Amino acid sequence: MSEKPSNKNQSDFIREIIKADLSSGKHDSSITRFPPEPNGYLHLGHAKSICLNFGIANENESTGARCHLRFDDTNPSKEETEYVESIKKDIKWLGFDWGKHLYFASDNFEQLYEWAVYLINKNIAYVDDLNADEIREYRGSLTEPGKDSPHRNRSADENLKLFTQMREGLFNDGDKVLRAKIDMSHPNINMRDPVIYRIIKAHHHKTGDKWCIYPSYDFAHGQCDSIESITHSLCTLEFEQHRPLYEWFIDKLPVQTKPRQIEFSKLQPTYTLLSKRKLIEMVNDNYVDGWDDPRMSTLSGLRRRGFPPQSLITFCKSVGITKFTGVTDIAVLEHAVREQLNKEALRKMVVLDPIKLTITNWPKKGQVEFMNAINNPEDNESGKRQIPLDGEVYIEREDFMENPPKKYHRLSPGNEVRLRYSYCIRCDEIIKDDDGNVIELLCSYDPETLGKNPEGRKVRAAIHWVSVSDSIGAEVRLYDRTFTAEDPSGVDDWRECFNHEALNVLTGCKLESSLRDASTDQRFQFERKGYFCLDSKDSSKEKLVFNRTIALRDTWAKINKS
RNA sequence: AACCCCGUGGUGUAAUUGGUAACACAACUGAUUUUGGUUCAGUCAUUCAAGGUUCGAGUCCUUGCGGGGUUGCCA
Repeated sequence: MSEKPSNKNQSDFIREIIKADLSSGKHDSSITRFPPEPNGYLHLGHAKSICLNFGIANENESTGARCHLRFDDTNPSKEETEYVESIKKDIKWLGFDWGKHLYFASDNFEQLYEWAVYLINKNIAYVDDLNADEIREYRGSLTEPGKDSPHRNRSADENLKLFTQMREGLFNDGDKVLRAKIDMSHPNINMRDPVIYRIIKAHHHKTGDKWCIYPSYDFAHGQCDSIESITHSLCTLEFEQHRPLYEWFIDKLPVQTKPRQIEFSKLQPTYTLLSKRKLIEMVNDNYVDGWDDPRMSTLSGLRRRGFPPQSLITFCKSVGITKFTGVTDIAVLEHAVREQLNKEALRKMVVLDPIKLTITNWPKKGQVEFMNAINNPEDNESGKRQIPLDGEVYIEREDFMENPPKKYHRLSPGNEVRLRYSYCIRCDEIIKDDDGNVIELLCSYDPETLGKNPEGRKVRAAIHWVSVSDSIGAEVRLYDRTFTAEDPSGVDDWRECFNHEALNVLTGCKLESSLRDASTDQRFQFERKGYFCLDSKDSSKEKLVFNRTIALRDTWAKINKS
């Protein structure tokens, strides 16, 4: 049905390197991997990495390229199965497929342990009794070299004995660690005898209680890459200074293939938070409804909000891959979403904030006339539908103004507008309640204006409407940007710039009745208002709930503001 | 301050690898429009700075300036 997402003819420095490696014969094909840690939900930033790694595999499919999904589960104290499942779901939703290549770093614990023993026997790894604070002290600082641990020169035999005892559980968390013996005065701090195994007596989601020692990221990642024959290990910039260590292990260990690590810059969209820690806080502190709240930058949140997966792929493509750490205007994403939705969304008429309008010269009360409405002007296949008009309708409260400003084209006393797909009407009278609020408009229609413009005068606006008799009620949730600061990560506490108006729940909305049969996989444009979808969690036959994915561009709002 | 990385319109990416600075978003004009949507046309940078190499430099060299990363038994 749909073809595999890939960015053919896209180029960036990583794709250039891979292309060169293929044409030089260094590799017959590329094998990449997406390596999430199962300790949280995937977000927009992960989408960039997914599009890169899986995209490269799809683009080079003819050479046998593939992309693995590998869960980096080396720290049992933070990881859970719930996250594994959500991560798989999100990748599939984006349209990517790891086939049979699903792996866990924990699959390799035995091999990694053997390699640790190998380093001990080579006398380039040792068990250290220093505690975490002492190790930090001994490491030195950015400007000063570190100094050797007093336990650095234990014999291989003693190290082996202690490491075995670590595995057997004879020590407590933090009592001992295994460290690589490299150089305590190395200018790169990662090379100052990094910890490669630590004791963590916690239940692991895959291996249960089999292990109480776990390899660190540095000791596990590159070796897992090698075990899986990964050719290009793509990661973000903060791992750049880990590369010498990555290569040190690959060099010292009897591994069969030598993967190459290449770093690229993280995605940093404006008005968006992508820090896993802060996203967890938003959930735990009940600022949002959960990981899939439509205000979240998680893929599950964006999905529930109504973002089409293709729009995220388009977005990632336009962002590109470089080593430059810049910010991406969230408007680029919003544009990709509108572009996609404009093509596929079915048009509907929905009045979000209704006010009643009666056509006083309608021939007979209750007489119904059907209007032809286009389902999607961007897609001829989508056809037309019939909408009843019977003289009593709801229109949008903001489409009427008693005292309109200069360039206001909509309804006002004595002024004429078109009811979309229907007749032109003129406002003759306003009915107000005791507090002076407008509660009803009395208008007259011109029977000569169906399908043609009136002669001798210009009607400048067409407004949407729903017949009172044809309307159904629903709750509509209006979403806006989640943060008020352009860079929420630069604010001391994200709570200070959390946009409390990012969710606006409207309850008395009036929808055209065809929306009764809406399904969760459909996307709609509520004409002149924005793109909407059914809320996958809270909507039911009895109580319809729609989410606004994104508003339509609104030139009038801009004019009005200035 | 030590080490590493990066500097091309307002923003993000391109530039056949030394040969006319291109694309997208944003913004602003204007046209079209029964969605103030869509669409269409137009405006908006001599590539951080200064030197150098060259017939020719965004691309190569030097120095300076600016931004980011790094001092977890996280990944």
